[in-house]
Amino acid sequence: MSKETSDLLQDRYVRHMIDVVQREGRITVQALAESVGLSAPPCWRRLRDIEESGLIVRYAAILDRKKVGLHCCMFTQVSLEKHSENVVAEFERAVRATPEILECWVITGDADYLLKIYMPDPTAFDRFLARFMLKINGVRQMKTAVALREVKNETRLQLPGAGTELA
Amino acid sequence: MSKETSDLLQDRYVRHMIDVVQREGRITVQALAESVGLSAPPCWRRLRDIEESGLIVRYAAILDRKKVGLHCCMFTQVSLEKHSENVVAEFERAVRATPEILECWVITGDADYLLKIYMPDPTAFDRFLARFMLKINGVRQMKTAVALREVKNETRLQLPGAGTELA
DNA sequence: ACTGAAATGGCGCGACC
DNA sequence: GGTCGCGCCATTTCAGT
Repeated sequence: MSKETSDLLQDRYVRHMIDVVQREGRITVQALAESVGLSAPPCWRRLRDIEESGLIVRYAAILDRKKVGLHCCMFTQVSLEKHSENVVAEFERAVRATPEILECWVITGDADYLLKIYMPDPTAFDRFLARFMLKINGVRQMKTAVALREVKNETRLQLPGAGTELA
Repeated sequence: MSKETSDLLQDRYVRHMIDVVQREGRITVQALAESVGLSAPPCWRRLRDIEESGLIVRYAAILDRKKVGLHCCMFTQVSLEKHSENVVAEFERAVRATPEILECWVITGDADYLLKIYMPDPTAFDRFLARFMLKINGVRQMKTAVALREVKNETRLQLPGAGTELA
């Protein structure tokens, strides 16, 4: 039986380790142990427990999107025609199968969904939309905001009780 | 002198490796080599080149946000009073210094910025906004959409020329 | 120039205190 | 939680293509 995340998060070493591996996912256990002030074995055991608990979903290499040619980020709000089981299921299946769509959230407000989409350029986005609309039934309306600049784009989460830097 | 990313991306092994490390950031060089059909040394050299080129910005452990107590995702659109150098700089500095704000983009449309914010719960968001507004000058308006459900949340980028799954 | 075999030194992982 | 040790892995060297 694997440990509960709530138990794990009581441990100050665990909290520190999580902080480090969020920034340096490929750090060695030895270096991680040293940076939190432990010897390697207890550090390794904690990392194993953290992984088994599902707190760490996966490790990922984070790419420079511009260096792979994805210069354009779009936020598209989507409204569906009707919210029948089928329309919703088909739309979400298509979203999940489309790698250009990085995020999709059901949101409050005028639209049903908010999508974050990466594209090489606006022309590609135009072609993408045409293709996506063809494939998907039941999309009533789409409204897109173009990202002009990336101010911040993080994956690191703040652990509860750590306090914000806003003092 | 390190290699250019455009040169690296010509190599089919490199492209395959990038695909793998985006999903398994902590994979061993040996396993990576095997999965792309190389022996360890050339695979290791490629990984080194990819890292030196800046194509991989960092490696990150991706956490389950709900397991660390961040149950709530908000998308807040922010408009500033005036777009003077100072107001913009101060706002963006505050955004960058605030770990609850994961993303911040300058966007087209009615608002100036779109923020993605993780919070433990709506009450915490209310307190957060009050605190953030106090600290920051020049915010004219904020409009928040609450995320009701997470359909997709990826970090993996599609390499150009790979073709979408939308066939 | 780039590959893979071999060598070596360091690290992950487990046993034990 | 730390010490020890085995075996695997990262990294270098080198010879072959």
